[in-house]
Amino acid sequence: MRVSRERAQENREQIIETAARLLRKHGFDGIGVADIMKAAGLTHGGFYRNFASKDDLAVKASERAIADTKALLKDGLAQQPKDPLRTLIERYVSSAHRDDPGSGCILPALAADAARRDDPALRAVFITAIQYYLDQIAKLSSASPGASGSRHPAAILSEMVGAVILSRVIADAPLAESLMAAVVADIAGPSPEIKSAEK
Amino acid sequence: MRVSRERAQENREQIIETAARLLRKHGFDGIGVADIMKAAGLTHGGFYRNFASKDDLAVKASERAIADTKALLKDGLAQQPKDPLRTLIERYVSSAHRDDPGSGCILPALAADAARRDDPALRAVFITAIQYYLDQIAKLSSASPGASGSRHPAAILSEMVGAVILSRVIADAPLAESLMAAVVADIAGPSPEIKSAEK
DNA sequence: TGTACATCAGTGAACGCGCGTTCACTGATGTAC
DNA sequence: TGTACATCAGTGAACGCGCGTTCACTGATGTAC
Repeated sequence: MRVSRERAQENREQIIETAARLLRKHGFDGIGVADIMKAAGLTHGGFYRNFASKDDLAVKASERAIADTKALLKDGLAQQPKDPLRTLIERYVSSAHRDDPGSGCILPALAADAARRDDPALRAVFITAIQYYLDQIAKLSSASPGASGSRHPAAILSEMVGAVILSRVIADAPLAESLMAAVVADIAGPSPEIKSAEK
Repeated sequence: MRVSRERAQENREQIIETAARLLRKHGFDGIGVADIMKAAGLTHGGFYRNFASKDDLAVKASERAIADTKALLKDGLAQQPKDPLRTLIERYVSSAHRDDPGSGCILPALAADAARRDDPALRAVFITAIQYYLDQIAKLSSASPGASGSRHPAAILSEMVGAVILSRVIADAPLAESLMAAVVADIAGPSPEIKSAEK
């Protein structure tokens, strides 16, 4: 059952994309090679023609997840050109992000898992992601009229990542909503609606 | 090889204490029942006389981890009575905590793992831990002269937890040190030494 | 207090299952002429 | 352009291992008299 080179490349991309989603959702140890292949529409036997090991796929899937997130962030900011830091925070610290780790940021989804692995290649991917966010936050907060212009990007990123992780373990309890609201207000200042109501 | 009731109780405590350490270090899926029992000085066969399942142990070990952390925090604050919020932050966001998850807070160590499990008992333990920290931060920040008196406790906790997770995945790169320093300064204000040097 | 016996904490082997990985095989694709 | 053959992407069965869990057994402990 040989397949055209073009199709083979599509299959490979499909595996990586599927893995990027399922690994973020279930964790590195929470989903198996066979299940990933099945979700990608293939059988597990062909896996090792594409990847050296599951760990190898984990690295490539993490890179893909970051690339997807960058694209998503870019689109999101383009749609809401003013107060971009607020836009970022409101999208990042949200129940939508909390409830869909599979298509969210890798940092709350997998950083704790990655920290336990002795895999320099994987760590490097995460460090790249952190650097990217720090750069973005630095740019956006200097361009934003909000309250966090003077805060260090590392403080803001830590707060964002921590808020998503905590809201996920709290799940749908009201505590999660109030926690997220507090964090959004803390970073971006009171919402514009409230602000204007105060005037 | 029966053992006295007293000794049996000690063994049970030893299993829980060992599990609390190893689960925080390796994650819920990163360490097995046999290894935990071995580290506790027992064989794995006797495990199910003490616990209904590995998940059951995970709940009890998480509770123990929280109790240990509370005691540690209490002692730490008692030794440094002034500016207790700074004391908390400096101990929490530190390379010592980063490098020793086994005896640290369960939130950065296991919250992401717990969020993936469909185990209400386990989630409840984590929610209790979060509530505890929020209460403590509220108390300490109102008693502190630092810069974060007006910030919501949820914002401060998110930032603390996120900072430890990120510093762990960065590991020993300089980026981890600067991230932690930025977070400590963000929450507790510039360090007193720097402050006094400015005068 | 001493003796006989029942209890049961812990042992070590075993079970069943799922996982990462390997491999012989298939048959459509790509290439050489 | 057409034909013959080599290639190789994907298949499905199998392997080996580790894991959570079970179980028959041991022998010191706890209890009944």
